[in-house]
Parts: sequence; structure tokens; C-alpha cells
Amino acid sequence: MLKISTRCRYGLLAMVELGQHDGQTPMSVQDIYQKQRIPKFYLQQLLVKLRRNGLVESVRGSKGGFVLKKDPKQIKILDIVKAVEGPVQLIFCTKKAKDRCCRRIKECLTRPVWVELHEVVNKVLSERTLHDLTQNLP
Amino acid sequence: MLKISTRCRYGLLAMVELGQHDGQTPMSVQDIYQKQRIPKFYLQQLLVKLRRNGLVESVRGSKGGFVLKKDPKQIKILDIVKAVEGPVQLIFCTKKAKDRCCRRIKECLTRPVWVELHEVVNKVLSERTLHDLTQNLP
DNA sequence: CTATATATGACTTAATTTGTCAAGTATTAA
DNA sequence: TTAATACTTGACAAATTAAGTCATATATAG
Ligand code: FES
Ligand code: FES
Repeated sequence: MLKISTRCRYGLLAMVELGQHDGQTPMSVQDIYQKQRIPKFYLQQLLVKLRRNGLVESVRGSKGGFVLKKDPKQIKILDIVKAVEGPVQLIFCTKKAKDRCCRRIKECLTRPVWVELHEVVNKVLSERTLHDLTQNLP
Repeated sequence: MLKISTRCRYGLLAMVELGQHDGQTPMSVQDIYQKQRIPKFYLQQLLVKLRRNGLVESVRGSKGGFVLKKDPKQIKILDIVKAVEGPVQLIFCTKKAKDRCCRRIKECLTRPVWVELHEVVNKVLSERTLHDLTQNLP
């Protein structure tokens, strides 16, 4: 059904929250939780993934928290999605993943739709940036 | 990760198979199985869904099977996807499904991306028809 | 030193996807 | 009429993935 996972929704909500914040002082998991009511421990996991993917920076200890590591204009939505749930891979029609497709790539008549879908999804996600969202611009 | 389910892949493969067939004599599950190696009982389930959604017709008894019910030009890929797995609903930000979104639709800054994604996916799937696939046309 | 916060990794639970099966019904052909 | 073929229905089981929790460790401000 292609539904958006909570990982994605929560991850993006957290990033938007950080983007709306002052950009100087770190925002703790608790802070984000109070704004968005995302399950705390789950949110923490997601933030760790965002950090490992270079999207946020963490400050440990008292008064610590998370800060965006880049300019929101440089953060594609696709980066965020990839960070929290791995590459956006709508199809698996490759030689390596034989079991995930019909195994007849060359003659496969269905493949083109899935490829097209894969492409438009990736296009939208990589054209939009975090900045677009926080500024309400097209 | 937004991956395409086997339901979708198998469903479309079956429809393409029926579309490639003569259009007169019914094609049995066994026939489709021999062409595509889709788990038989699973395939059967999918065909029933396709029938219930008016995309194929079934003929019972010996020499029975399935036939397309419409002109492939009138069958959108979206119809097939909807038939085998219900509506393509990338987001659930409605009043009824409060738990599936951030519950702050009006002020939600993340919603626009998901809506856009939802729209492009539905657009691609409803612009392409079964005929496009079997004819290798754009 | 203490309170606050993140780091890590294992773990549990719930939901969904994927696939199987048995018993029943309809149809054709011999 | 009978045997063989093939769809119908509904329930079920297994496998995978998503969603969420927790204990323990580490770091820092004050
Ligand atoms: S090549 Fe992937 S479904 Fe056919
Ligand atoms: S309204 Fe759906 S995520 Fe915010």
C-alpha cells in the first residue's frame, strides 16, 4: 500500500522541529517529545541514525541535545528518509536480488512502471529540502 | 522503505500475462503459473481480488480460467494495484485516522511533502494503462 | 559529586505480508 | 453419468518487518 512509515514521519517531524529551533542551543529528546509527542525512546533511535548520517550533531551531558549539522537548504528530504530507513528502493529487479523480481528483467513488461514510480518518488524526495518545509515555499 | 509488494508485482504480472494471451480462451491459474512461477495458491487469491474488482472474468469448470474483462486501454495500473491491495494511501492525515499522523494537520509542516508524494505516485499509476505495458509504448 | 543527556545494543510486541490448505461448486468431455 | 478439471471460499500458518522499550554505559555542566 506504499504507506509512509512512522520512522519517516517521526524523523521528518524531528528535523523540522530542529529546523524551527534557534540553531544555536541544542534541543534535547525531551524538548522534541514535548512538541511532537513522538515515543521518546523510539525518537532517540531515530536521532542516532540521523547523526550517523551526518544530518544532526549531538551534544552529550547536561544541557545537551541535538542541532542540525547543515544548512536546511542543503538537507534533502531524501537524505532524511534514507537516514532513518535506508535507501528508497521501490523495486529489486537486479541480478543480485533475484528473488525480489520476476527474474526476467530483459523481457519483463511490468518493470517499466515500477522503475518510473521509483524515479518520481526519488525525484520528489531529492528536490525538496528541509528549508522548503520550514519556510512554506513551493 | 516504500518497496513494491509481491501482491502488486504478481498482480500486474498476471494481468500482463492475460493481456498477452489471445483474449478469447480463458487462461487458468496453472497456465499463468507456468509462465511466471508465481506461487499458485497465492496467485489464485490475487485473481479472485481482481475479479471482485471487475478487472477479470472467471470461467469455472474444465477448460476454465480467467479472461480480461475490459480493453487493456481502459485498465489503469492503479486499478490493478487497488484491486490487490486496497487504496494507495501514502498518508493518513485525516480526522478519522488521528493516530496515523501528527494530529496537527493545519499547522503541520511535514504534511506537504507526503501529500506531494502521494499525488505523484497516484498520478503515475493512473496515467499508465495495461495497454502501455503490453505494447511497449511510452 | 550530581543531575542531565546522549550512546549502544539487545529485546519485545504488534502488525503486515506472504503463502498454504481443505472442502465445496461448476463445467466439460468421454 | 462420471471423471477430471478448475474456480470459490474462508480459515490458517509462517515469515518478515515495523514499532516501541529498556538497561547499562558514557559524557558534561554546574
Ligand atoms: S524484472 Fe522485476 S518484476 Fe520483472
Ligand atoms: S498532519 Fe500528518 S504528519 Fe502532520
